[in-house]
Amino acid sequence: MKNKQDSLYVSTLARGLQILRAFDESHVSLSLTDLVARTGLEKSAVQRMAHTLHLEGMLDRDPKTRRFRPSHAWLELAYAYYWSDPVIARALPKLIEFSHAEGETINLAQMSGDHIIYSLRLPNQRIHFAASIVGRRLPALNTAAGRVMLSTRPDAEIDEVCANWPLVQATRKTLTDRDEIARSIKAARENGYCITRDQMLLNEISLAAPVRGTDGQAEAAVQISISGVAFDERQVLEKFLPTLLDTTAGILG
Amino acid sequence: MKNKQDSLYVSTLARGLQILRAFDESHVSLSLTDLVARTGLEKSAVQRMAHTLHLEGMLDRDPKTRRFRPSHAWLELAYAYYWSDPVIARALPKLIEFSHAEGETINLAQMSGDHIIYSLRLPNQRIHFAASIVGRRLPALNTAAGRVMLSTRPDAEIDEVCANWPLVQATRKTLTDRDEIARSIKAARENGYCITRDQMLLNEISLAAPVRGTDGQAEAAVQISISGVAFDERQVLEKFLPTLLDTTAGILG
DNA sequence: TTCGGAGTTATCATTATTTGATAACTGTGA
DNA sequence: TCACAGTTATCAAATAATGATAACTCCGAA
Repeated sequence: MKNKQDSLYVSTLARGLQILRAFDESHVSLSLTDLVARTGLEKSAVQRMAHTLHLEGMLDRDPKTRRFRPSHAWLELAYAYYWSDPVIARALPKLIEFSHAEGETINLAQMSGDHIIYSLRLPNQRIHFAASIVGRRLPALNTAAGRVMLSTRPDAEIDEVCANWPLVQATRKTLTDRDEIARSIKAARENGYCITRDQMLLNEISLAAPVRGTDGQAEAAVQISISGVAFDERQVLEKFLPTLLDTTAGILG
Repeated sequence: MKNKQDSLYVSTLARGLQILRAFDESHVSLSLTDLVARTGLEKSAVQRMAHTLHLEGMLDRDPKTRRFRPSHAWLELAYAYYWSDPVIARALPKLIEFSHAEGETINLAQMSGDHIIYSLRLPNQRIHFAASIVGRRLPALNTAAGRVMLSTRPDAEIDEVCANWPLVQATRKTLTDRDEIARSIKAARENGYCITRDQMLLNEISLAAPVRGTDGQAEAAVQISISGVAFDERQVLEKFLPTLLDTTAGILG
């Protein structure tokens, strides 16, 4: 980040990006002084960067409160992303079919460093907001989708990431024993799927299967969220696993 | 863009943004020389900006071809946008209900300058890719959603934008007569909805109704796309208008 | 295998641009 | 009415970006 001696690194641009990244789910609108606090930049720098981003259409500004907000341009960037990632176009029609068949919430997840990111979401019943919108990141080891994608990698790599990648304790039942997670990943390799319960949210069952690239490694995972009140894990497998595997197999084409 | 005498304008940041905006649906990956051609920047500037954006995680780079691509960070920005816009959270559960009830493709659209932008999409059957993903922009005057949002504005403004805003001729049946569009908008005000056919795509019927803010002006529009092969306009109104109006009314809460 | 050339990476002197400090302004609540 | 927190404007100093150019890589053709 703080790359010194890199003569090609343009720190002014990096500072501007810091402003954009200051916005997140708990910082939905920020004043100049908020931005100063969140970025650690000079007051003058923040003033200039925010002003420029506003003129360039990247930030909206409430004329009353003078606070900045993400603009529609942020969605246009997502649009460009969707076109650029070939997995998306291949997966989307299959996900729609799947969603239609099951009437449950279907997601496409991808690896993004040591997290997964949800890149497509088809919400089908009332779940909480964060679980309905794309772009959410979660630690890969905490999630069924992350584990099933890791399961397509060599053993050595699995042990390595299980030892080092971040974990969060999202619920009191979240699994944080790294050895057990490693075992869960290796079991996923045998099974071709991964199922979890109560990991990010209580009473949520999550079932995921990998979308394999030509080299056999996972490019993505299709994941389905089911209420743990209505079903137990065995029922979920019986009811949803076959269509899930059909879906992921179909995406390979 | 070419801002002179604005001492707060940081042109270096603006140049970096130009790199990001060079990517779109027909430019999904770009080499350095592509970027030079598309942005008109100096070769050296492009080299530095792209390098910085790569280090900052905003661009991925294919190690083989050396081409740049949008990164997952672009979806994270969309995530932040979704949290920041209060209409989204209010509309989403209602859209899910609506989508569930009708089994058709439902969208939330918002005004963005003289275009509309789709901010939520619940695709429910196979439609073309561009119509399934968020962030797409279309000239407001060409669309049912745009017209119905404009219909909540004063007459003077409607006449003004009808005279000046951009139009595209997307199909041979696209309406390009500006007076007729103005009449269509005023009719939408009387009706509380707008219906179009063959405007952006042949055999597509589009029905939209406004989501009104406290001042009565539209904050957004809910729009539904229906096959013009299976239904005619009268049938569409009969079948979908009541639930559409329920949906938009419900979002006001 | 060598060669040519397009495209990418690296270097550097020059100075235009950004910088950060500070002053002036604005509006809101006491 | 005042005080103050937050926002906007100004400016001299020099850092950090610039653009020209050179060196390097890689790929395909001969």
